[in-house]
Amino acid sequence: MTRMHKVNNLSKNQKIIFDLINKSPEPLKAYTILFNVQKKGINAPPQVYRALDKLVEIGKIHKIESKNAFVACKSSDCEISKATAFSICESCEMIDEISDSKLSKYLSNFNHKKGMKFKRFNLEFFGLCKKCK
Amino acid sequence: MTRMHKVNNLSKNQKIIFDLINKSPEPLKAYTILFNVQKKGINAPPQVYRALDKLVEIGKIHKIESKNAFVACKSSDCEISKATAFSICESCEMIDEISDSKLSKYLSNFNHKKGMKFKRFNLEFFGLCKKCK
DNA sequence: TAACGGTATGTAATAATATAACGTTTTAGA
DNA sequence: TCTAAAACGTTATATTATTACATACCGTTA
Ligand SMILES: [Zn+2]
Ligand SMILES: [Zn+2]
Ligand SMILES: [Zn+2]
Ligand SMILES: [Zn+2]
Repeated sequence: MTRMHKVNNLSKNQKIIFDLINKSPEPLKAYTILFNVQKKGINAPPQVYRALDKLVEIGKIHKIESKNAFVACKSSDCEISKATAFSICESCEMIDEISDSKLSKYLSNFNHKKGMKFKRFNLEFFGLCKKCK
Repeated sequence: MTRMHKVNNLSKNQKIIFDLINKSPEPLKAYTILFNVQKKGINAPPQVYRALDKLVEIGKIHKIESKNAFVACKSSDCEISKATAFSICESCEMIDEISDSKLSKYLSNFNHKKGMKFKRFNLEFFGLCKKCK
């Protein structure tokens, strides 16, 4: 079998899957990804989920929890996914990553009364986008 | 078949499922709920999911998106689930609904630069609870 | 009271999402 | 070159959620 090396710190499967997500205008679901990479030799769910897990871990993509879908990170300062916020249109499903340093700071400094120290948060806003309004 | 009436505006199945969630100290998953209500004549997934959908819609319960699990609403002013926030312990999975009017106000008034008007948000904080710290 | 429409129910089948388990290969360093 | 960690390939299975359709109930109002 042919030799493979990492590009940009991503392994072969990670890169294939990241590229697909990164060039998609909309969030992609795991099985949509699977169907789209089968021509590249990725045949089974675990291959997709492993790459997704890793890409989420290193902050190259984010999971939209309410949709079970994945988007590429657009904000360069988001290497670790510890403070994520998204706006989601309930009509056209358009999703936009919110990078607002004030919001991020406000939430990162938020302390729960019950003595819990937060390491990470995820915020999802829902509404109608400009087009759908 | 026997007569059934609504109690507290909840239908029979809705009440059975709400009571189970409400008395649970931890978030419950749909199939855990299903297994626990089979003795009460609820036999199939759609019966559970329909009740869950309705209970979420009227704000009696909330879905923890990152866990696919459901908790009863603890804050009385949360009739419609349009502004939800939770703290989630990554070790023991304990989940706590955050009712903080300042936080809620701050986020409800947050406006996206790209002209989107938000109707609803969900915020999930992750960390270690007092016990697990 | 009878008819109507909206809501809820029961049931079977299936779709969609995600993980377990196991062996092999590749990679990055010591 | 040796080794351990990471990544890979594959099969099977677990978990979460929906479709589809027929039936029953409930409140309103003709
Ligand atoms: Zn990001
Ligand atoms: Zn839209
Ligand atoms: Zn609530
Ligand atoms: Zn804990």
